[in-house]
Amino acid sequence: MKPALFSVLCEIKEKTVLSIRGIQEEDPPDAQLMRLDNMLLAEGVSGPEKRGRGGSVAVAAASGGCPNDNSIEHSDYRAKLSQIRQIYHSELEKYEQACSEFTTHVMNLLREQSRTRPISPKEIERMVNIIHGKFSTIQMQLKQSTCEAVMILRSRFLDARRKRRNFSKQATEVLNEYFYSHLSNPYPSEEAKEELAKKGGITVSQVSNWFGNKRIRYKKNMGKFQEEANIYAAKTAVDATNAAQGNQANSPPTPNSASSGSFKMTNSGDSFLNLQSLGSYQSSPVGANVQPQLDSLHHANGSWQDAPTPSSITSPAGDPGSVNSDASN
DNA sequence: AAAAATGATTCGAT
DNA sequence: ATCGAATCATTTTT
Repeated sequence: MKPALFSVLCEIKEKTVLSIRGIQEEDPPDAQLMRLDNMLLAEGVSGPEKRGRGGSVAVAAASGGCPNDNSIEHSDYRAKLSQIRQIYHSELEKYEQACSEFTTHVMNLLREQSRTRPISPKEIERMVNIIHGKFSTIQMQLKQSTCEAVMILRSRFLDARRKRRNFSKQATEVLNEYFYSHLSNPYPSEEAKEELAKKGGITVSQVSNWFGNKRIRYKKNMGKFQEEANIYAAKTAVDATNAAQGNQANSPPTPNSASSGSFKMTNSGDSFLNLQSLGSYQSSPVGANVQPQLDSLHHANGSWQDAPTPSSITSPAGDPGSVNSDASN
């Protein structure tokens, strides 16, 4: 639904720039007009009037039953949408009326002329077609601008980037735990993602996003993440040692979070290096010269990240020019 | 206020 | 479909 909208908008934008300036020389207006109509219908703009409690939920019920019913957020959106719809309908009605009025006017004119010269019905029909064509291009423009308005509204309200919230402590805790205890292969399976999502109180796609971001940002400069890595390595190291000690009916010393992992932390090659980094963590709390965990990487498989830049921890990161031109707002 | 951190989206490649 | 990369828009930190 979103991609369709987007592509439609792009075409609209391109075409409006071209067509509004010049004379309407659209070769196939049918195809695009159909798409516009479809979109307006899909957005509930041109659909059935929402007389009373209609229950038209064509827009929001997309994402597979998201339990998060932000109805308050949506009410604003729907208010604006219905505003757009009202304008659209009133304009449309005006155009229709004007069209018919103009048509009858021209008909009258033709009738008047028919006294002085013969007028064939074919000619009349041609005239009417021309008039209708003119007005339909106007309608088309109305639909275009309505579509644009809807798109802007959508991006204003429905873009999740605009209402971003940081994850809870618990969520980042869980995610980081998994990430750093699977540093050699931080690609959780679907099941693992579900588990993490459940534990952190976030959605699976949020977990996926987090891992995507984390992977690339960790790789980008590992120096920044060393502290974090050591902390979480230490955290899991406690678990690992507890588990490694085997049959000791000891109570877990740190009741941080239920470590009843359904992951495979039984004998992964990661656990040994956790102890290693734990040592360095103990000796130097604030990472003065903590070596990146290269050993683990090229020990395990080194499939993700090839050149981890072993030397300089500090990375000034030469910033290329970021020319950002924001025109539309 | 500027910079860093962070979550989400988009795009191309595979 | 999924990942990496670049980017966006917001939040948090400085």
